[in-house]
Amino acid sequence: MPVVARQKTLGTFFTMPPGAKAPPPQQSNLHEMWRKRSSKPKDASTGENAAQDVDLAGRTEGKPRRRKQRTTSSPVGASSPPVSQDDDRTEPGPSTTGGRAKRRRIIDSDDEGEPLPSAMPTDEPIEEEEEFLISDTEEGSAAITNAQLAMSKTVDVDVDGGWKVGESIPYAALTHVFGMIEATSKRLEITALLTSFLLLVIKRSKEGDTDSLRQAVYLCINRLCPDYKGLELGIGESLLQKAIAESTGRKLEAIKADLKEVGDLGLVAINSKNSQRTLFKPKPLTVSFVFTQLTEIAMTSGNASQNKKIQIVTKLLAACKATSQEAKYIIRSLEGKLRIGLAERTLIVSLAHAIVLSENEKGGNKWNKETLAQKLEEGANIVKSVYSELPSYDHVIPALLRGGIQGLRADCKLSPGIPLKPMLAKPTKAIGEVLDRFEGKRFTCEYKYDGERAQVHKTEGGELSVFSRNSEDMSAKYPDIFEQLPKAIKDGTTTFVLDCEAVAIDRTTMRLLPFQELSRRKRKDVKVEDIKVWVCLFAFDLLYLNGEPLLHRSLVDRRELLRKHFAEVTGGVHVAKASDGETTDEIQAFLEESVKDGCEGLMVKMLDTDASFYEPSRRSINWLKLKKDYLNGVGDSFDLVVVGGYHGKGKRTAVYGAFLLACYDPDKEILKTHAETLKDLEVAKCRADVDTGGAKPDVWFEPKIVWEVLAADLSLSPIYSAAKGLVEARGISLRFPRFIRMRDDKNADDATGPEQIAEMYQRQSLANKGGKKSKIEDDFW
DNA sequence: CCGGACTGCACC
DNA sequence: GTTCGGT
DNA sequence: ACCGAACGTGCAGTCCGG
Ligand SMILES: Nc1ncnc2c1ncn2[C@@H]1O[C@H](COP(=O)(O)O)[C@@H](O)[C@H]1O
Repeated sequence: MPVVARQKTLGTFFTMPPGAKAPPPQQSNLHEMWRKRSSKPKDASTGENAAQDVDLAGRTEGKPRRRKQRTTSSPVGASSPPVSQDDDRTEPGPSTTGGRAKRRRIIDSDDEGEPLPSAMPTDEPIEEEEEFLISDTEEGSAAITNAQLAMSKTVDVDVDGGWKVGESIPYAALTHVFGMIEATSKRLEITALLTSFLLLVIKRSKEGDTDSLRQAVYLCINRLCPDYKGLELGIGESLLQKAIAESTGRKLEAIKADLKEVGDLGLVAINSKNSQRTLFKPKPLTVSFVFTQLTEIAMTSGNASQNKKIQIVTKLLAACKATSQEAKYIIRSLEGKLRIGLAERTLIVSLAHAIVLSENEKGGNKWNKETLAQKLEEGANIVKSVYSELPSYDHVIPALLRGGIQGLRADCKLSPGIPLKPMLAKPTKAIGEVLDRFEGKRFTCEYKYDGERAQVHKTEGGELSVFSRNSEDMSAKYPDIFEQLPKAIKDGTTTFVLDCEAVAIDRTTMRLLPFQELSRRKRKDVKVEDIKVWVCLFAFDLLYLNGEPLLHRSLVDRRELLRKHFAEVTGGVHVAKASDGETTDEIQAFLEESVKDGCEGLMVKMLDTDASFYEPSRRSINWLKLKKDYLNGVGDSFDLVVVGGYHGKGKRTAVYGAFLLACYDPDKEILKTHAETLKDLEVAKCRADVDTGGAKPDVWFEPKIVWEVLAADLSLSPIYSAAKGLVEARGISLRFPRFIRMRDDKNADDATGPEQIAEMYQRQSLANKGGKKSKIEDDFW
């Protein structure tokens, strides 16, 4: 069926102005200028960074903070490439060992006590090979080869003699493995380490015990349950600082200072540990206990809940062995970032490998090398695939322990009511790139709507749910969807899973609204009668229908089923606008049309063959996205002055993590920034103090360096003040800013001015309002 | 009891 | 959402 | 090609002072 749209009445779908999109987005990153200690700037290549925006005035004072690196900021680098620091050793700090030790473990002290074989205490870099033992060393050499790693040869990961079958897993055993994982950046090695640990867990679990493995797995990926259940810790950096202060008897201020220096609360916890240690030996922590306590923290809410949470954390910290890294990982788990270079994807592979290896052992290790290698790979693929269809360890782990890899598929299937992993898209720099990749294949281009992903399910019981891109249950946010969708469900359509984009719409003009409008909607307990900004659903895929998964059907088929089983509800539910045109000109024209209609660009998808199946696990990125700002020299770019900097965290400790950029207002002879920060206030109020608030960068710079920055869009911001008053009371900020290059040839007063920014904002806004309205074709379906 | 500050969670 | 660095 | 880690804002829950 023709997808083409024809004009129709109300349809304007296009949206609106884009104007604003989200808040100033995040900035991207930047790069920092150099690292600290190095006397020599190694420089590197490009850096990048991002921009935020900023404020006004020209006055900038720089704060003296860390002079160390700051020195640099300037010019030097400038002239040369911006530097990225890469050296890895960029270590942070001063003396501290700060940031994560990268390649080799620097681990320090804390670990020393451990009986690890290799243990050497000092900071000496340790070669990895010495760090652990290969248990079955057959090859003469002790070195771990990639081939061995790829096969997940097991490695000795026990500490303190390990634990016995049926006993609870010591938490120290887990954190010991975390430490080993953190000490390397080699993926194969990480996989092997984790596999070895999980295999131990499996072998030492009693028959029928699925909790041990399940809890260990959850702690490894730092979660408590599937995301759609919505259980959250409700604790973060600040509460943790209080807890650390409380448990060590140190002052909150001291903790904060350490954090700034070291960039990682986990390390702060470990380093501050001794001051107040009680003498009696606490009972050692177990994986199960830690998991239970974390869950407890997550479940406490309401009055005085923060104190209760802090108490639990304090209790956990007190139970950590002083010589271990337990405290570090307890804290990082609570912060939600383990930062050991291990995340879900790697865990899935390790889990699959551990299961396969345990099956092999049960069978008497009969598989030869080749067979084993092949079973490992196949196992990983099966687990990945099954997990992507039913992303719940609560289901998958018991099933694996029960029926092994072979039984998994039958046991765990896509089922409405439980979100599946979404297909993702990869950026494309030119239309030519799209053609290259899809050469000779049939493909389609669809509008890339600017809203939020909405995976809509209808279960057998008739219940509707909406899940986000990250599998969170958003049902409470969209009563409007529940009101409209039933009208779109044709007779005979019982159960289904739709993949859609939910976009804000103005129901009187039928125009699509910018993402920013959607993001400002209420999120919880929304009642239809209170809704001011309505949502329109644009369906682009159908993953399940009437009891049958469609994941292994071609996109053409799925799309046809979608059109056949659903009907359009004007302004409420539509199918994504598509064009199957395949020439550069057609694509180019459709891209422009999409932008005019208020979309971000296009999504390009293969139509036939198994390459068009909905299998997020096969290739994490299967679709292509084409946006104007990706195209060379096409997006809106700005030349802005760097006026402020924010200290980076984690890996970026000791370097700037973000920058505040300003545009230049010649009339006022001052820099008007995108951000209204302190400075802005200061000016208004005279030079009062600076501590107002959050928008304040950690450091101010002399306005001198100019960077060219590219943005996807402009948005209105309550914080930043660039071009404030020219378009609206709010200032304008950039969406998805990224550093393009240094403009050595420009001075602060050559920077982009507020009127230019205001003009661009108007232009983008107009683009959508203007034209004819696009319409929604009803008979399309 | 109210409103602001502060923090965490969710998304692009 | 974008980008980078490491494998 | 993949994975993990940096990066930012707006709503909502809790705390806290008036
Ligand atoms: N027609 C479409 N097909 C697929 N995704 C779309 C479409 N329109 C909008 N999107 C959104 O675009 C997102 C992918 O783009 P990005 O997040 O930039 O990689 C998806 O998560 C969807 O929410």
